[in-house]
Amino acid sequence: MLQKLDISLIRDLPPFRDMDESALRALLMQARSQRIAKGVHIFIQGQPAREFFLLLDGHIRVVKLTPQGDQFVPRYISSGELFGIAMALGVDAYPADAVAARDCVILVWPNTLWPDLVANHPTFATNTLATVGKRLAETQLQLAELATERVEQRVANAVLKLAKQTGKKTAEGIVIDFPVSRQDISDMTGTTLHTVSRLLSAWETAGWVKSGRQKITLTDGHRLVLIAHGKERTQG
Amino acid sequence: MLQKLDISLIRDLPPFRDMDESALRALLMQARSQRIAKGVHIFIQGQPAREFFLLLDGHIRVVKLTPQGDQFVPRYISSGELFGIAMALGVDAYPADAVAARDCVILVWPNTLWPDLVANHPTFATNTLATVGKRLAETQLQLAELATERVEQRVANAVLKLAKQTGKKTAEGIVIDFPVSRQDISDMTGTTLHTVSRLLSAWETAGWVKSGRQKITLTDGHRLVLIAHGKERTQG
DNA sequence: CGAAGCCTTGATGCGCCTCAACGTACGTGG
DNA sequence: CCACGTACGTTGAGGCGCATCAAGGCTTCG
Repeated sequence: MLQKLDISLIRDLPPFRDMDESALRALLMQARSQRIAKGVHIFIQGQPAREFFLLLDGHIRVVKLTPQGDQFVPRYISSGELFGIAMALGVDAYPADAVAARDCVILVWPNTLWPDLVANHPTFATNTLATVGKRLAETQLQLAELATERVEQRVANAVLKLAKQTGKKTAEGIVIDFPVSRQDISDMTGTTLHTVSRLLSAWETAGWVKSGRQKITLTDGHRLVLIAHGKERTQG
Repeated sequence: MLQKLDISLIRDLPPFRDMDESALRALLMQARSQRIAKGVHIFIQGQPAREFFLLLDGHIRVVKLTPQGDQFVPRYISSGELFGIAMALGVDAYPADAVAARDCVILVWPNTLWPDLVANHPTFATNTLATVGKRLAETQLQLAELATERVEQRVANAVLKLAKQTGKKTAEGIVIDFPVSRQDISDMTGTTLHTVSRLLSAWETAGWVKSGRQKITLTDGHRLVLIAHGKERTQG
C-alpha cells in the first residue's frame, strides 16, 4: 500500500488553484492513488462513469471508437490534468477509452464527491469550466484543421503538438517523451500509418526529423511549422 | 425600446434551471435584449470578449476562420442556448464568428456579471459546465466522423443534424427551418459546394430528399441515416 | 432589366487510401 | 542466450474519391 498522500501533490495544479489547504487535505483523504502500467486501460468507452481521475505522472491516450469500428485519438493527457470527468459534463458513461501511453500514476475519486466539490468550492467549478473550455477550443481548432488542411500539414501539426506537450530536449533535438507509433500519429490525424511512414521518411532524408521505432525526434522544428502552415511542401 | 423583460423568457431554459425567481429577475434587469437581422455578425473571431449572450429566438451560425483563410462551421446554435461565453472558458477573445442564420432575438449581458453569477449560483455553474461538456462531446464526435467517414456520410450526417435541430414537419417531409446553401453544408463537412450539390442531386433523383435554393427537405430520413452509417452508398 | 448570388453538371487530375510484400527490432520462453 | 513469434516500419504499384477547373442556367433583388 501507499504512504499518506501529501497536499504538495496537487496544491499547485490548475484544477485546485485557490482552494484552501484544509479542503485539499479532505479531498486527498478520499482519493485512492494507483499505478497504471503502460498499455493498460483505465476506463473504457461506454462504461458507466463511477469515478473521476487526476493524472499525477505519465501520459494518457484518449481513444474514441466510432460505430463503424475505426478508432481515433482526439488528445493526449499530460500530468496535472483531470480526466474521466464524465459526471461534470452531464453524461453517465465515459465517452472514450483512456489508455496509459506509458507507466502512469493517477489519483482516483468516486463520482459521489463531485457535487459537494463544485457546490462548496466555487473556484473549483470555475477552474474546471475553464479546463473544459480550453479543451473545447482545442478540439474545435483540430476540427477546423482536419476539415481544411492536407494530410501533410495535419501530421506535422500532430508531431509538433506532441513535442510541445511532452518534448524533452536532447543533444539531437526535441524528442517525444513516450512511445509513439506511426499508427498512433495516423489515428490522431485521420490518415493511415503508411502515409505517416512515408512522410516521416521524407522528412528524415530532408533532415527535419529523426525517427525510429516508436520514437520521433525533431531536429528542425521550425521547418515543420512551415509545413504545418502549408508554406512548404514535402517533396515526393 | 423594448418592454420589460419577463422571467418567463428564461425561467425554463436549461442554463437557468433551479435558479430562484428573485435571482432570475435580477439577472434580467441587467440584460439588454436585441434584434439581429439575418446575416449580421453578433461578434467576430479574435474580438475581445466583453459580453455573453443568450439566443431567445432564431438560429446562429458559428464560423471559424483558419489562419490560411478557409472557413469552417463547427455548429449551429438554437434558441435557448447560451453563446459567446468566452469568459467562462478562460479566454478573453471570442474564438469564432457568430452570424445570424436568420432573424434572431438575443439577450446580452456584460461579462462583468459572470463571476458573481457562478459564485452565487452553484447550479448555474453546474448547468453551464454540463452545457459546455455536451458541446465538447459533440465536437469530439464530429472530429471522429471527419477523420474516419467519407464525404457522403458526413454530408448526410450534417443534413440530418440540421433537420433534427431545426426541422419542421410539412406535407412533403421535414424541412430545415432556415436558409442553408450548398456552401454552408460544405463548410460544415470540410468538402466543396460542388460535391454537396452533386450528392443532393443524386439523393433527389433517388427520392430521399427535395432541395432547392437554400432549402432542403427530407422525404426519407431513414435512408439518409443508412447513408450516414455507411450502410448504403449513393450511386454515381 | 441587369447584376449578383446560388445551383448544376461535365472534364480532368492528383492526393492519399488500399493492397501487397518484405525488412527489422523487440521480448519471451525454451 | 538464442530462436522464434509478434509488433512495428518501409516501400512500391495501382486505383478511386473528391478537389479543381470550367461553363452555363436559374432565382432574387435593387
